Amino acid sequence: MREFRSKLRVLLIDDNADHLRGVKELITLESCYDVVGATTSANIGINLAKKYRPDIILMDINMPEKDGLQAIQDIEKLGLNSKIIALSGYDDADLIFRAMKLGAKGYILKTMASAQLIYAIDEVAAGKIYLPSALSSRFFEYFQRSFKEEAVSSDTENLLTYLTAREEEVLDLLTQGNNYKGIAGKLFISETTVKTHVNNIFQKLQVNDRTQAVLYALNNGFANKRKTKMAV
Amino acid sequence: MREFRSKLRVLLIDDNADHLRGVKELITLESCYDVVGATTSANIGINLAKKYRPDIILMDINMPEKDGLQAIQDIEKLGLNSKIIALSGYDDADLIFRAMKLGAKGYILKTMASAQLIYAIDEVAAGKIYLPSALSSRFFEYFQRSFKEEAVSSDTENLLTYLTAREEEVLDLLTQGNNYKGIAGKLFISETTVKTHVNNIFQKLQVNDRTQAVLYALNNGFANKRKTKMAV
DNA sequence: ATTGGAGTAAATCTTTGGGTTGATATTTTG
DNA sequence: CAAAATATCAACCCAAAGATTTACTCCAAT
Repeated sequence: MREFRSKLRVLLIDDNADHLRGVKELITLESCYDVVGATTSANIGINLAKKYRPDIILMDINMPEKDGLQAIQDIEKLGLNSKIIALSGYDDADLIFRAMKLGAKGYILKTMASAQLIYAIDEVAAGKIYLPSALSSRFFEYFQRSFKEEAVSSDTENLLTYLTAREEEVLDLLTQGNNYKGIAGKLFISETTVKTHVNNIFQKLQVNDRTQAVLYALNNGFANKRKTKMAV
Repeated sequence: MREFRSKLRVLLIDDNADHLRGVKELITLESCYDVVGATTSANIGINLAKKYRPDIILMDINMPEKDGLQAIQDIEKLGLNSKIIALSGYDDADLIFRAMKLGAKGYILKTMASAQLIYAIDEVAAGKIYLPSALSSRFFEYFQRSFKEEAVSSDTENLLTYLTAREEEVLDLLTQGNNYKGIAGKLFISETTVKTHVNNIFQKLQVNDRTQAVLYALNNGFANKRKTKMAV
C-alpha cells in the first residue's frame, strides 16, 4: 500500500498564528512529513485542501471566523481522502463527539506534549484513529448518555407490538407518506379496507390521526428500512 | 469517594466453564477483588446481579442460550450501578458498537493476556471506560460509517432553508402531531392563517400533505427539540 | 415614497381523512 | 370442531385537510 511518494503531506489550519508557527516547525522537523500549507483562515484552509489534497489536515476547531466543525464537514464533503485531526483547546465532550461524528480521525488538545502530537499524526497517517484515553473516556460517556434516554423511555409499553402483520404493512406505508389510495394500490386491496386497517391502528396506538400514528411509529422503534438519526 | 468497603465485588458470566474457572482464579489472585458469583448462565447471572449488586460484571456476549447483549440491556435496565465489561471472542465492529451503545464500560477479547484483563477491570473500576486501542479503532470506524450516509444525503438541497421563521414554527407544531386547531391555539392566530402557512410549507417542501411534510422535516435535520435516534 | 416579503385573515370549494356499522371469508388457536 | 382473531369490503356521514383567491397590515430595503 505504501506508495512511491516520499513524504506525507500535511496541512495546518489554526487561527492562532503563534501556535500555527510552532506546530509547523515541529512537524517540519519530522523527516517523514511535509507541511504543504499553514493558514490561520478556515476558508483559505478549505481551498488549500482542495488544491493540495494533503494526507493529513490539522484543524483547529476553536476559531472565531468560521466554525472549525463546519470546516471539517465542508472538507469531508469534498471527498478528498485527507485525514483530519481536530485540534482544540478544550476537552469538551460535546466538541469531541461532534468532531468524531463529522469524520475526524483524531482529536488532540493544544496543551499536549509535542511528542504526543507527532504520535497522533503517525497513528492517523497509518490509518488508525487516535483519541487520547482521557478524551476517549469523555467521548464514550457522552455516547452512552445519548443512548440512555432511549433505553429508559422504552420501559413504557410499546403499543406497536399489538399490531397485526397486515397492520404493520399498512403503517409502514403510512410512514412513507402514502395516502389511502396509494396504500390500497400497493397492497392490492380496496381503499375501504385500508381505512379499516388504519382505523384499527389508530385505536391500538391510541392516536387520532395518521400524522400522530407515523410519529408514534418513528419514535418507538418502527425501524422498517428507515434510516434513523441521532442528534448533532 | 473510596468507601469503607475493602474489596470490589465482581460477577462473572461466561458460558464456557473452563474460561470461567480460569478468569475466576485470575481475579481471585488480585487482592482488591472479590468474586461474588460465577455462572455459565445469562439468566442466573442477571439474578445474581440483582442479588449482589456487584461493582463489576464480566459478561461474555457470545453465549448460545441467551444473547449477551440482551443480558447487558436487561442488567442496565435494573439500574444497579454495576459496571459491565463485555467479554468476547470476536473483535467484530458491530458487536463492539452495540455493546458500548448498551452501556458496557469496557470490551475485551478472550484472547488477551491476563494482565490486560486485570488492567481493564482496574480502569473500569476506577470509573473509566476501557477499550483496547485496536477495538477502539474498530468502534470509531463503525461509528463514522454510520454517519457517513447522512452527510452524503445532505448534498441534495435542503428545502427547509426556504421556510420563514413563522413557517418553521408551524412545521414544528406539525411534527408534534397537532392539527390546524391545535396550532392556531398555540400560536394565537386564526385557523385560516395556519392553513395559509401550511399550504406555503407544502409548496416549499414540494409535498402534498402534512404527513409528507412531517417526514421531510424529520429526515432533513429539522431537529427542533426532538430526540432523534440511531439504528441499533 | 414605493416595492416586496412576511404575517395575518376570510371566503369558497373540493378532496381526503376519520368514525361507525355491518357483513363475509379466512386463518389461528384452544 | 368451535370460537376468536384477522382480513376483506361497502355504505354512510361528518369533520378535517388541502387548494385557490383576495386583501390588509407591517416592516425593511432602496
